[in-house]
Amino acid sequence: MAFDTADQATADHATTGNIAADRLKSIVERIERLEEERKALASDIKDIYSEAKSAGFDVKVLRQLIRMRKQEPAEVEEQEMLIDVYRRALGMA
Amino acid sequence: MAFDTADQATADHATTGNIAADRLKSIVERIERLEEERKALASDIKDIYSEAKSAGFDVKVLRQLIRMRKQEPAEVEEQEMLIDVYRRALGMA
Amino acid sequence: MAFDTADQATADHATTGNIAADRLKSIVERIERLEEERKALASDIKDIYSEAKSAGFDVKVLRQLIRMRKQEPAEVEEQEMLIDVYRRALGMA
Amino acid sequence: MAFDTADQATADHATTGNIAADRLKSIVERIERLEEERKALASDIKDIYSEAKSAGFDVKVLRQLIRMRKQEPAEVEEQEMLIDVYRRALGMA
DNA sequence: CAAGAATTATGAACCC
DNA sequence: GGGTTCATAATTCTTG
Repeated sequence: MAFDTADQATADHATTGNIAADRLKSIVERIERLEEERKALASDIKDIYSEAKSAGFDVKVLRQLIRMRKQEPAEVEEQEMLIDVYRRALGMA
Repeated sequence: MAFDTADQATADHATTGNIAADRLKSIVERIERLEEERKALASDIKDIYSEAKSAGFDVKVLRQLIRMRKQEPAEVEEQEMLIDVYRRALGMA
Repeated sequence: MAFDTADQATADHATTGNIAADRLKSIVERIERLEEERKALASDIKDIYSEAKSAGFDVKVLRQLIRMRKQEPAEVEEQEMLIDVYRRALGMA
Repeated sequence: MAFDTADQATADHATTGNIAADRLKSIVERIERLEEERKALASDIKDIYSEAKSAGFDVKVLRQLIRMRKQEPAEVEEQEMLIDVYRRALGMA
């Protein structure tokens, strides 16, 4: 460590420094590992969308559908109603 | 179009419709399952950041650190690609 | 809610509705106008890239060059920020 | 220039080099200028969305509306129909 | 037209 | 809790 000479360093300083460095290393490694897994899952999801496309489904619509399923039905209803209101306000059929 | 909506559909159409509907269900369910897992991982990552914060680390720095570790290989690659393509653009290979 | 849809609305409601509808129209029209201009600019940029290609330049290199000219200041800034925040994280200021 | 010694260089090489360099410079500058303008417009658009939000409009719905106005009505119809079909296939009301 | 990059939009997190 | 920045998702555009 840069600020400790061998004989002047207290046990405490050395220990604290090492502990912090080890802790940091552990944190970074765990996060990076989980991010790898996340990335793998994202890739799997992408593959399924490709499969869906090949099977003739409209991917854009599929995404919208899945987004809707995450929302409360009331929320979906509310948004659809609002779109409608705005459309009429602009004279869009 | 992936499936049929007419209720007067012939047996063939209906069958096709069912097959497509089953396929769609399968696709949606698999995607939703993977997204759940993704969400769980995101939550785990968040927990580690919280832990890091409690341990006295600066979360913003940590994030940037991890981002930079990710980018470094990409940047090296990018530079090499650029040099390569410059050569070609200048007719040096 | 921004405006009213009931056709039995009182004069007040109706007025509010009209005002809101006019406001909405104004907003939408202004946004669409600006988006048109944006699109025109994008088209102009595309033309210049075509011209560059015709003149024998490698468009991919060109794009990367321009990207890098944009990023450089941001990167410098980012580095400075990181150093700064590291200092704080390490209790050096 | 790296590959020309002063006395061996032909006038042609030098000229070609200058012309190319000037041309490149012109191209880069024009593109960067147009991109600046584009950026300014993007900022203006953002401001209008802010204004809309302050006026009580739902920005997300507003964006969707503007997206729809860019499409052909038939296309909009088609997508809405498709969503509906998928929803029913999944038993979503 | 399919793959991949780049832009844009949405959603989450943090600070005030 | 509101608003602003940051991170992720999604669409659009480009290129092979």
